[in-house]
Amino acid sequence: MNRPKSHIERLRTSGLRPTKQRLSISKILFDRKETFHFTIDKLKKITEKNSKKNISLATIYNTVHAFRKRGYLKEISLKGNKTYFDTNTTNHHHFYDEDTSELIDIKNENVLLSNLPKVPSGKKIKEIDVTIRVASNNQKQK
Amino acid sequence: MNRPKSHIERLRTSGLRPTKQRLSISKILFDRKETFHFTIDKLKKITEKNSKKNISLATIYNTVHAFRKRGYLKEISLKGNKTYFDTNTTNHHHFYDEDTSELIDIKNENVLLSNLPKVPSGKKIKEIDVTIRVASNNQKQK
DNA sequence: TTCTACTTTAGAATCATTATAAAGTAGATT
DNA sequence: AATCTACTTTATAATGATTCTAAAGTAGAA
Repeated sequence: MNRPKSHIERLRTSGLRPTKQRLSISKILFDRKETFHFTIDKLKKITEKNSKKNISLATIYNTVHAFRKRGYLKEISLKGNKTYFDTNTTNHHHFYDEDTSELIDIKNENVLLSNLPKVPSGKKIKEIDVTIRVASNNQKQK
Repeated sequence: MNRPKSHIERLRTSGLRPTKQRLSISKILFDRKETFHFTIDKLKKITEKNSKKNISLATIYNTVHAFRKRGYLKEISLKGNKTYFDTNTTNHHHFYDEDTSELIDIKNENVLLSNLPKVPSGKKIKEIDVTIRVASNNQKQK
């Protein structure tokens, strides 16, 4: 039975002191029922709405990357320049909606991969990413 | 029987006049037996070795994107900030070697996907990207 | 309360990519 | 072959995301 981690515990285990700014970020990210997909930009905007005194961009980057290194966040592979993060750190995959730029989780067991070729010699599989890009039909190409 | 496209033909159909610079880029990309995976940076370096007079970065970007829009190149989804392109435009997938930053093609028929969930309503699948990240065991994390 | 190492922050630096506008060129027309 | 015009190339500036820096601030142990 996994008790949910406290924000302080999550920060400590990420090698970070629990400061006001970091607690605020941790709450935004993890006090949720649903998986949260976000870009740094989106997270910044939320912090701005959350309080009068802004958290600097540098602190947001630092905190998010400390969580990622510790495995509390997953970075997502996507075409283009934006980096996405995901609070769902289990093995799973994504729909990427090109119309809205939103990600939707796909459970791991809803993608069966078979017939995979052998990996290059001396190498081990670190992760398999499956991204299913979807869009409406009436869609202009970039 | 598909006759290989001439460089001039490829440029014309991409809406580009065949200039010295563009022909040079087209030759680097398509006069190959094997699939070519590259970043803009890598392509720039090759053009620099190929001749004394350099091709400007802007021309390289423009030409590559014209080829991509026309479907002669495929853009590849990867974690991180670098954008990769691929001269193999058929449906296929990739190993990504984290040690060397190299891509290796996986034939489409070597990845069988099943049990896929239904796509969000009103949306159509545009593409499925499968990336298998591999590395040696003794691997430091970023 | 003090002290020190860790933090926050604004702004600078960096890196990839795109935009700009002046000088050059392809190729159709004379 | 000379001319003309739209398309190109190029250096450089602009942009956007991310990382770095160094000065001012703070957590938490002593």
